[in-house]
Amino acid sequence: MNSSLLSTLNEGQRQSVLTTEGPLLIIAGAGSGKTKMITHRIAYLLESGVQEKEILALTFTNKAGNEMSERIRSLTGKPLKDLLTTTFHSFALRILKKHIHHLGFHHNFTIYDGQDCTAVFKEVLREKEYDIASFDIRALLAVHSEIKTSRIKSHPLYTPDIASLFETYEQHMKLYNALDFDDLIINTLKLFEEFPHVLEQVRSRFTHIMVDEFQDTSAMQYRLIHHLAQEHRNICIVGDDDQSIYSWRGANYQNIVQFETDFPERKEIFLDRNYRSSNTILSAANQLIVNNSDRKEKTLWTDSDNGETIITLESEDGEDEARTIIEQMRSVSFREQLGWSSFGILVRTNHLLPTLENAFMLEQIPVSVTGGQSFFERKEVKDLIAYMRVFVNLNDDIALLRIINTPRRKIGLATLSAVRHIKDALHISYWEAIAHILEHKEDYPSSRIKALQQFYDLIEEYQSLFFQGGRRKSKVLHSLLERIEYRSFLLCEYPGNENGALWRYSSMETFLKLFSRWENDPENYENNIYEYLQRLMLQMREQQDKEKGEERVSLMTMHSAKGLEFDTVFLAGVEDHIIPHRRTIEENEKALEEERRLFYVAITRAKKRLYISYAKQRKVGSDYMTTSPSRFLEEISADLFSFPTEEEQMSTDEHLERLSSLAAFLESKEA
DNA sequence: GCATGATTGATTTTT
DNA sequence: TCAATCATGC
Repeated sequence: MNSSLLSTLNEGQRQSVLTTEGPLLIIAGAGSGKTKMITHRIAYLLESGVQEKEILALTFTNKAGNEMSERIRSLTGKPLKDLLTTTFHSFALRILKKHIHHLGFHHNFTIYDGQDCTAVFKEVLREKEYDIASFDIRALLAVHSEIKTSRIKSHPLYTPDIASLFETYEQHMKLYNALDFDDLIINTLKLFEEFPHVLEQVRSRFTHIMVDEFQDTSAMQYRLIHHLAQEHRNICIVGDDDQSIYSWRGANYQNIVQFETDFPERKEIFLDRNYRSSNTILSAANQLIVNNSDRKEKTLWTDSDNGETIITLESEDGEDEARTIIEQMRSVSFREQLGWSSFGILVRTNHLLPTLENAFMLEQIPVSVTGGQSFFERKEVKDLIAYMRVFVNLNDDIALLRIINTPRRKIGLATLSAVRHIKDALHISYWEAIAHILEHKEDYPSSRIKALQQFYDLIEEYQSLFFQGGRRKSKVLHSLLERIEYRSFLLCEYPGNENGALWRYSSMETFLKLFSRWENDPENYENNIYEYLQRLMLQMREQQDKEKGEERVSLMTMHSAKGLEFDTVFLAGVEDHIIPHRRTIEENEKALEEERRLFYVAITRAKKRLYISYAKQRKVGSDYMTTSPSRFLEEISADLFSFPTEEEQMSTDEHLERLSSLAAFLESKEA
């Protein structure tokens, strides 16, 4: 590395880069130049003679991993084909593909996402003749996840009855040759702990390990890297306990404490200088986060000017909020000559996204939405993926259930329950049960046989075409779509909305284009269709590459904004019961602290301007609910705020008072 | 009896 | 916006 590159780093960053041997703990506050430090550190490792393939850099999302290797590539000017920057789950996938046969799975396993797992559990309930509606399936799956990853030992919801249901659930998963996200980590750990030669093989390859976003790793993920690093001890973890926002998913920032115990000889570096935000924004963030009790004490500082005050926007309801934000954004964009990509809008929950997105579309402002429903989660795209999944694994019951009557082919509830009956009795998959029925035609009405036979033949025919298709599988899928007349099916499904149906069809075509691009990329010639599907399942929710060239406003959840920054940030829906979310208010102080960290993350995304917006009422289902501004706003001193009208300077208290008197007035008017 | 169409209800955050 | 439940038509 030439010295001019090193000289762009501050002292903490430089120490982080130069400390290449032995354990290293870096606490990197928001906006402290963390990514720059990490990329420089890896470039420096390479320059010091460490081989590409000996470095393992674990990131939080696949996208972050790709960006990181891209940046290191441009820093070093090398292709870096063997440098592994990846997520824990993708890393686990690589190991399982090679070694999972030790655990009784086939290497072509299917990965199930949350939706698939819900469907599996519903199948179990159905099989055992429970009333599905009386179960809170999401909650039960969450508890089961906590149990099986040893985060808890017991739970009031996890009665012996429920536990036995989940035993059946796991049996089904095995029958389907399917793994959920937890299984990826659990099974890799199992391999490491029960098959020493597997661990040895992986351990000897990676001599230098880095973990980014360490505050959001789970205890099991930590064990994974602990196994890899405990011998050579060249492990560098980078995190910020104040930005831990995934504890509900098993993230455990106590891992930092565990690391300190496991690696007592570690060096520690604090990056506490913030380069991102104005002094005003940083002060607000600092004032907010000191209210958390459970944290490493630290205060970020900056050389920046105060800059502009934080502006609060008050609207009547969600739609009015969208209009207000657009109005403000237009005026800032015009005044400061900023392109649309300088703006980010962050919300707490996914369902706040569509209202905003629609308003932007109406105003013809280009917007790119992350989170919420991703492209790959669109119903019709999932249908097409389900066909692929069935071709690849006929025992994938969940995918088969999805397409068995899509498009409609007269296999309804009654026919399905006949199949189910056979399946449950013989402990086989749906596909095998259908085959069984077709071998005993005489026991069933001919109409039923006809529908099932047509489906069976269709799948068999296209499955063999699919595998004969070589690298032209996308063509086979295209002809499948024509054969099953998916287009006219969509037109029937959305009567009177021809454009909507065609739009949906076009997203299938887009998917096919993406898939065909993958097939024809020489880089993937070694990868087979199984790997494509496995990777796809891990990347479903991630933002696909935006078309270059066009400036877009970014619209996303606060969670997916982690690691990003914008010149101007709008926080929308900053109301009590949204942030902090009502579920967390009911829970406990710890949950509330996580909400506060989330709000902290949101605030610290802003460089120059921060707008905080709330509405007086919000639509819940079909009617409106009166709301009040987030309690977190009271933790930030009023002199950092101003209001767009600026007719009068109000403190937050006065503002709240005015709000409630207005609400009372409106109520009396309605009465 | 069975598939399909219409209505209703409810939604934290994601690898 | 999506899925589960209830009503309708073949």
